[in-house]
Amino acid sequence: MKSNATAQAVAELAKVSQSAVSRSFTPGASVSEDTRARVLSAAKALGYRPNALARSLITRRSHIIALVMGYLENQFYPLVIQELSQKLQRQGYHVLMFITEAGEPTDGVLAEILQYQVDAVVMASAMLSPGLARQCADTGVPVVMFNRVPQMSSFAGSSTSSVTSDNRRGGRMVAELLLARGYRRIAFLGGLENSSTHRERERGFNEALAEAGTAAVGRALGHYDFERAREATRELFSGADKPDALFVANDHMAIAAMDVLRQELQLRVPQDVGVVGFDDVPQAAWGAYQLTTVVQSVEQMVDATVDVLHEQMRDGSQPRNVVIPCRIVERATVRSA
Amino acid sequence: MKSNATAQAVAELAKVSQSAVSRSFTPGASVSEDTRARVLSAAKALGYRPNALARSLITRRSHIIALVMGYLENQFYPLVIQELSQKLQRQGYHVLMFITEAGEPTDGVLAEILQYQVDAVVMASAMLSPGLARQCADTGVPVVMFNRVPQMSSFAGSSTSSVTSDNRRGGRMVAELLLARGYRRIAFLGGLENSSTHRERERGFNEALAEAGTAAVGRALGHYDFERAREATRELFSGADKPDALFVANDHMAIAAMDVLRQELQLRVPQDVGVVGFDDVPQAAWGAYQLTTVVQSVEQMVDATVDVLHEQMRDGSQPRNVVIPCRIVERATVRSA
DNA sequence: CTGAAAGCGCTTACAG
DNA sequence: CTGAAAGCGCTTACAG
Repeated sequence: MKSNATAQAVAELAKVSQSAVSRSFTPGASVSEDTRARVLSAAKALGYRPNALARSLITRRSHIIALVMGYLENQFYPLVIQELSQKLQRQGYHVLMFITEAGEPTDGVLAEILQYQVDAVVMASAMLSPGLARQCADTGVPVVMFNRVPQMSSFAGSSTSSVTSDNRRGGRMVAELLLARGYRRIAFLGGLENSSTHRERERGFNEALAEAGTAAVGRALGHYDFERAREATRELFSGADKPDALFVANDHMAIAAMDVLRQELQLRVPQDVGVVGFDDVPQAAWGAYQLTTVVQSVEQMVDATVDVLHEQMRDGSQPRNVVIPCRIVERATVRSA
Repeated sequence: MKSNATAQAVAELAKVSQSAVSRSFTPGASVSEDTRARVLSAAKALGYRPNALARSLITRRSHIIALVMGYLENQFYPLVIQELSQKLQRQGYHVLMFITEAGEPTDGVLAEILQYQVDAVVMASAMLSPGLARQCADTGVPVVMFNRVPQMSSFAGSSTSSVTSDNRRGGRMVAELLLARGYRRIAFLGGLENSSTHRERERGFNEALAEAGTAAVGRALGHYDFERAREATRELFSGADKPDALFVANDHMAIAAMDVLRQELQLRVPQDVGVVGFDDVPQAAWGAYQLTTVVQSVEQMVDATVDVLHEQMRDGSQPRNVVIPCRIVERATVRSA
């Protein structure tokens, strides 16, 4: 049944050595046109394809990249899977998916990742503890954080790179836009306290507010979860001095917030309250939401990630932290000038 | 740098043979408690983990499952990735992602899949041509189609299983619901002509309509694409005799249709036109859409897939075609009784 | 350009 | 229970 032809079988049929078969499938190896042709035709006859596992054992490169993710509800991440796998595939690499259960990979999944001899790991929508990062570094497998940044101090000496957009700048831009459009009681609906995107976005936002001589009138956490973002919105609007605008740390939660605003609180967007998100997922453009948001280009971020990956895999050079510029796309959730 | 300890190194440290090391990491192998303990502690000291690639070479089981997908825009598929990887991980298997560029895997990607010696392949949101299916069968790797069914005739003799919901029954239920609620000019907004979900859903829908002595008043194709679904909606409403209800082949397109209905055509849902989708993706429940739809349980489908996978990997038994029941969840896009 | 040989890191009969 | 040995399917010096 399993008709897995081996290089040996091909060699016999083609009447050459097994080494010749191997060379015929190795780009740049020295084989004459003639033998390569004979080998290739024998291989085709037998349905032979080199065993990638055996090859990896020798070459010490599996051409497998581990992609670790915590949750895919936020459409941003599926897009990352798609872009990253496609780009990597075109270059002969493949993605081994790891979905963490609790948001943070355990020693267990890390061990498995390492057992599969992956050439590198990219962490997206999941955090790597300093201990695990160290373990990767010790094994020599480069890790790049996608859309998050390691806690600096504890990662000294590890080979953890990162690719993020300019979250701080994005946060600033949101505050400036909202202020310019006359909103005065602006609240922040964040994600998770220990998330670097959350922190940087809030920081830039608060800085710009402070420079304008004001401050946020409210703050609540949605934990990057749809339902909890709804609750956070109710919380923000439960007091006496209600916000007239919301900066939400990502689109996924911004949409949840809009649902509550319009349907439970009977508030009009953008007249009664302005809303700005972050990411620009496809849903942000849907007719019923038309969310004004900060654009993070998945494509640019993935391109940068792949560059860093190659660089790190090639020469294990110093870790890099790439920051991609972002911009606001105005749709219909902030009133016009 | 790469401190990849080998079994040999552990053996030396623990003063046992390399076989003993191997046995200590093989569940059920015969090793005394004493040597196993010595091995484990030596392994820990060296940071040793068995090389999964080398193991696979011998055991002929990689514990890798290939997951082939065409596009992830429709949120249904990310959920499948998540459920499937998690479930498989818990059982010691891992998912190697393959994203096809054109919707159909080429010989190229199939060859790569096979080179990695995957234990099985699941095809979701991508079709396998009969030729490729045959190739998998020849190699003895089981394939299961997820949410789609192979074209019967040409797959005779191949080991292609499938897991789908009862799409035909789902289509019937939609027609019956719409009719019961007084809609009389019902149109169908389909996906792709050669997609089995599209065909079965339309078939059940048409059958129920026919039994009620009526027929669809319109039909257009959205190609499972958001923008093209918008166009299809415009097309459906461009004639004189406009539909008063739409059965859309999936939620992703149903949402696109609702945007056009409400914002371009100024039609009210469900008063002027009823809308029913299929899948019950999370977005269907969003406040702005509240789509009445047919529920496909990702969890049940994934459970069934994993069962079939194990069955096929174990004894290469006859291919199976599992059909999961579905049901309608009523929200706000069909008027009430 | 070519083949024989060593070896990648393991598992698994085979004897003891 | 244990070790020596063969072997999984390849790549890659090494000679020729």
